[in-house]
Amino acid sequence: MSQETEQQFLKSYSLEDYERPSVTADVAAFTLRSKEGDSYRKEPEKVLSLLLIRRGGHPFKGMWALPGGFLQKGETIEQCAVREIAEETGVQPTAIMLTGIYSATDRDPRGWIISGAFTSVLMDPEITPEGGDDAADARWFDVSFTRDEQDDTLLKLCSGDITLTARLRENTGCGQPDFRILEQDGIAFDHAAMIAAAMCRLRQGAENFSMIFDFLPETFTLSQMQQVQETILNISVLQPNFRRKAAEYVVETDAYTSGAGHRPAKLYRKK
Amino acid sequence: MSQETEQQFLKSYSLEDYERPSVTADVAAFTLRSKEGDSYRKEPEKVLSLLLIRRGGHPFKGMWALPGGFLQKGETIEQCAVREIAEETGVQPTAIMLTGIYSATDRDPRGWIISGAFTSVLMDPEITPEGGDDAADARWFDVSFTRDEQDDTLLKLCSGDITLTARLRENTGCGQPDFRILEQDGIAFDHAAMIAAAMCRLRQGAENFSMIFDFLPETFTLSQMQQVQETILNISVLQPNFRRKAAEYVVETDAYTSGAGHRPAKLYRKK
DNA sequence: CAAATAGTGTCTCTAAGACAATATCAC
DNA sequence: GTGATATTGTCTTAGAGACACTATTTG
Repeated sequence: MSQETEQQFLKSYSLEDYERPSVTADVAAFTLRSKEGDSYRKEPEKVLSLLLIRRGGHPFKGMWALPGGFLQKGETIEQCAVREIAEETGVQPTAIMLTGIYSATDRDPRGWIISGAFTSVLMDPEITPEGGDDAADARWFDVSFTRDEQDDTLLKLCSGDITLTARLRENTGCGQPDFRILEQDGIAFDHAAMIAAAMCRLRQGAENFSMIFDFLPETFTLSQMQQVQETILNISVLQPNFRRKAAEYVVETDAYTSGAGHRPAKLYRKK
Repeated sequence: MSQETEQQFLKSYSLEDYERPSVTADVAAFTLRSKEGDSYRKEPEKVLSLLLIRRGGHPFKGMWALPGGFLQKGETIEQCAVREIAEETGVQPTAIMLTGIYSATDRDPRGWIISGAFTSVLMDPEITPEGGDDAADARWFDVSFTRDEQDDTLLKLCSGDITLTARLRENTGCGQPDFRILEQDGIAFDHAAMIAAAMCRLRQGAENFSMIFDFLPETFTLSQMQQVQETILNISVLQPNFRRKAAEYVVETDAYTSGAGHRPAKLYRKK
C-alpha cells in the first residue's frame, strides 16, 4: 500500500461505497422596485423585494419557496445558484454570496437533501415564470424584516393579497446570522430561516457599502445611492452626512443628470 | 397528478435517479498556545496556532491538510465538523462557524467531492493523533497571515522545522472573504484558500469581540482578553483604551486573581 | 525597594449627527 | 417665482488613540 502510486490509488478508489446526500442551491434574490409616484416630479420611493415561487408539487404544495434546484455534475454550487436564478428570471444576478448550509436531517421529507443558501441581487428583472412541474407561479414579495418586543425577528412578505409571515429567533452564535423558525405561515421548508439570514447579510452589505453598488447602474447619483441604503436598512439619514461617508467609495464622472425637473446631479462611479 | 396526495407522492419519489456528490466538512481549528516565558514572572506570550494533519494516503500524500471527513447520514454538516475535530483532538470546539463551500469540479482527484469549510476554536487541546490510514501525523502550526506589497495575501504555517506557505489573491467580491491560490508549498487540496478565509473570519470575530470569549475560560481578566485580541489581530493596543471598549461586552465578578507576583486583577465574565 | 501588572483620568483628534444656507434645474 | 433636488459649510457630540499617573502584589 505504501508503495502504491497515485495513479494506482485513484484507479482503485471508489466513492460509490459511501451513501451520499443530494445537494441543492436555494437563492434569496433581492431587487428594488419603484412604488408609483405620488407627486408629478418626485423621485419614486423604492421597496425591497424578494423572489418567491409557488410550489406546484409535493411537498409543501401551494406554499412559497425560494428558487433553487439540484446541483449538477460539472458545475460549482455558485454556478448552480446563478443558473437557477437565470432560468427563473432570464437575468444574471449582479451579486451572489453564500449565506449558509442547511443540513438538518428532517428538513426535506423527500429524503437526505442538504442545501447551500445564497443571497443575490438582481437589477430590474422581468419575472419569467416557468410553466414546469414544480413552479406554478413566481412573484416579487415586498419584504418587512423587524424585531418584536422579545427581540424575536419578524419576517413579513407581501405580494398583492398574499401575505406570508414567520417569527424566528436568532441564534446567538459567533458571528454569522443563524435563525430558528418559531412559527411560520405559507413558507415552504426551512426557507424562512434562509430568508432571515439573507436579510442580515444584505443589511450588513448595505451598511458597509459592499453591496450597495449591486443595486445601481454603472453611473449613479449620490441620492440614488442613499436611497438604496435607506431602503435596505429601513432607516433615513441626513443627506449631507451620507455624502460625506459615501465619498470614499465613489469617484465622480464629468456627466450630470438632466431633464428631471430640478437641479442636475453629478454622476458617480464605484471606486 | 394534481389529485395525488403527499403520501403517494413521497412513496413514488426517488432521489436515486440523480447523480449526487460526496460531501465533506473541513475544519480550520485554531487555538492560542503559550510561548516559553523569558522572565520569571512575566505573562507568557501567545501564538495563534492551527491544527493540520499530514496525509498518509493518496492524493496529496505527505502534504498537510485540514482535519475533515465525509458527511454521514443522520448528522448535520456542523455535527460532522465537530465530530471530526473531536476524533482528532478529543476536545469539543468552543465555537464552530461556516466559512464557505468549496465545490470546484477539479478540486479533488478522487472525484466529485464538495466541501463545507468551517472555522473553529479549541481551548487548551491535547492533540491525539490517530493511527489510521489517512492521518499519519497531527500537529499545531503557528500562523502568520499578512499582505505583501502587491496586496496579495501571504500565509505561513510553522511547526518546528516544517514550514508551509501559500500566496493567495483575495476575490474582491461582496463581503465574504474568498481567496484564489496563486502558489503554495506543502498544503493539500484547496485548503490554503480555506485557511485564508478562516483567518479573515477569525480576525473579524476578534475585532468585533464576538469570538474573543471562545478563547477564554469562564472568568478572565481584561488583560487576558486584550492578549487574545492582540494575538489574533497581530496588533498592539494601549491598555486603557482596550478596557474602555471591552467594558461593554463583560460584567465584573467579585473575584480576583492572586499569587501572580503583582497586583491582583478583577475577574470578568462574558455579558 | 524592584519588577511586574492593574487601573484611572484626561487631552487631543477624528468621525458622525444635526442643521442652516445656497445652487440650479423644469415649468 | 415655485417646487423639487443638489451641494457646501459648520456646529456639536461621541468615540478612539495617546499618554501621564497611581495602585497593589510577590520576592
